[in-house]
Amino acid sequence: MEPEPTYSDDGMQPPARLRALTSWQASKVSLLGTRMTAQHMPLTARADFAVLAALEEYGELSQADLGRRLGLDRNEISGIVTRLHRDHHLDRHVDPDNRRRNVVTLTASGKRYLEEIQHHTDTVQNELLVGLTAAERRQLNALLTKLLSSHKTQSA
Amino acid sequence: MEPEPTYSDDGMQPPARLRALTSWQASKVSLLGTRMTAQHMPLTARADFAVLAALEEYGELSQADLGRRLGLDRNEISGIVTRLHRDHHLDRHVDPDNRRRNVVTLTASGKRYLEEIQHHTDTVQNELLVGLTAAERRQLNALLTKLLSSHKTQSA
DNA sequence: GGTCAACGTTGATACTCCCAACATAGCATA
DNA sequence: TATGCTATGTTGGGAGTATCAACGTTGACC
Repeated sequence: MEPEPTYSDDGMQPPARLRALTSWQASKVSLLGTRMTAQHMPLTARADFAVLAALEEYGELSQADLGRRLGLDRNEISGIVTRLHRDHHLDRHVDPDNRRRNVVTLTASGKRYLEEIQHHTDTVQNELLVGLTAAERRQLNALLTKLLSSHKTQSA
Repeated sequence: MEPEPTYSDDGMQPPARLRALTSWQASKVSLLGTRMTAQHMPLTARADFAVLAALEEYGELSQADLGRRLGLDRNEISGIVTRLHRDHHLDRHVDPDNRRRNVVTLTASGKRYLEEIQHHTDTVQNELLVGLTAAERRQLNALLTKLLSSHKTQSA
């Protein structure tokens, strides 16, 4: 049922100048992940996941440390933490040793929420990598890790 | 000159749950590319680059075809084409064979603009991949290409 | 001729990132 | 002690991108 002329989908490739660009490829992969994620959970759950995962792995953290760990701006952390605190997924209290800091800790509810998001995340990850073998997935992860680590030292 | 306690930067890693996620890695690589790009040109030049590259490789295209080639929404293409046309980087005329379509073609000015952006883009690409060997860069490109091609067929 | 689909445009909404303030709080040195 | 600099958390504005919905125009199919 195509009233309009259809072109061969094989030829529907992006231009070579874009296919050669790592940053363009990365943005498209990221977008695919975003679209798949949106089908399983609200998009804000991705930011929640990052904060909850950091707290679960490293224990209590200040909001500034959370931002440095995750590469997110302070104002983003502020919003995410406020939302998670409202839903009782974490505790927030002023550090008595440094009263500028808000020390944030995971609650039992937050841990449950984290594992729930983890489950959906695993689904998305498998769907995203469906075309790659296990060895290729490891290679891809290693290469991206190496690329990112070569830039991690200089940006907050 | 650090009045505050400093933590070892080696330990400043994102949580393992994020490091394992391809979509998170991809978004961070994309963000790095965006930041580097912003230091060489206005960010809108990235969208311009995509449209100009498609026209240069495939010749005249309708706006809808441009959107399908580049994975961009029609309204985005509309804005980009309007901007490029305003700056005389492309011609836009109604297709006489199908008067719904706007056929877009590259001008000499547009070709020059494309090559100018290409130059900055090469710089960013090299800076982004500075930590990888030539073989690793080829591997990474091949893996991302394979990942993307396994999803290309089903989304516009 | 009527129905449906494609096209281009405009608008609204959401998410992310960046930058700039601001008030509070701690450190460092004079 | 007093001054200045930095860190922290919060709030707000702005830009770029993506999604969805409408609308009028145009073409194809029945």
